[in-house]
Amino acid sequence: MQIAPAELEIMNVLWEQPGLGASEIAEVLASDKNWNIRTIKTMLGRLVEKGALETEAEGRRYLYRPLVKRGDYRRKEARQFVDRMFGGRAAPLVAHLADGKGLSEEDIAELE
Amino acid sequence: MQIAPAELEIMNVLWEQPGLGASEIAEVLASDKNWNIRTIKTMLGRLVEKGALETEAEGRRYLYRPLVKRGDYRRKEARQFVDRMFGGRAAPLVAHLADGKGLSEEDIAELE
DNA sequence: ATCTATCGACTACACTCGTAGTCAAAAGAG
DNA sequence: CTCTTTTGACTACGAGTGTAGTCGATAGAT
Repeated sequence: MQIAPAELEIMNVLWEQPGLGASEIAEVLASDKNWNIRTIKTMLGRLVEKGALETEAEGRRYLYRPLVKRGDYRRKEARQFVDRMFGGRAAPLVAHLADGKGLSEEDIAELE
Repeated sequence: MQIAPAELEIMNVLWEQPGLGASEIAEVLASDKNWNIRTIKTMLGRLVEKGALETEAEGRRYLYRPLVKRGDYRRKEARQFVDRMFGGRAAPLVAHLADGKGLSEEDIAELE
């Protein structure tokens, strides 16, 4: 199951705070995204269709919560990315990241 | 400039062997992809449009070669990916990879 | 000289994605 | 009770993508 970039923003909000309604999600996102509430609703609908979210009716609205675990999704995407871009070899990726800004001293320390 | 997944397969071939013609690329890909030659040509056309490839006429056909460097593209994509999926923190990504199959002992050794 | 295989150019078409409009029902304002 | 706001459902629509067909020119086969 395939989550588009913009949809991922929504997922991120719900992974942090599961069980929000559409307009609450809109509020959270309002700070850095400039999305119309309708846009958000469309994406919520698509995510439910895709099986990434489930809904629970609360009065006349829905509360949304993730069906996919963040960690699982990240793991899957990371593998896929490494396969597509680096032929499955993770080392060059890490090298690229280390080489730029991605990995700081402490990150490296943390990994050992 | 934005290279789609299927297009990337083509780029990979040309990064390995710059200066192939469409049907030669098709031959290289034939082993693991099952693409019609027309599909490949469409993607070549799009890549040229996008400025990812340049062509050199050779007789009545074209030879294709990358205008983007593989390393540059990988670097850009890696950053973008880390930003989207991990909020810019590379460490969790590396952890995910290490945790699964992506990073072997030797990879880790290599990084030190 | 003619037929055929191949090449690039252009066209097609369904599907996804980002972005949002319309509509009908319902909840709250007055 | 009537008006406005809010909500979910459905619809729209252009750009990008994956996949390939059609067409006209040409190079090679006979």
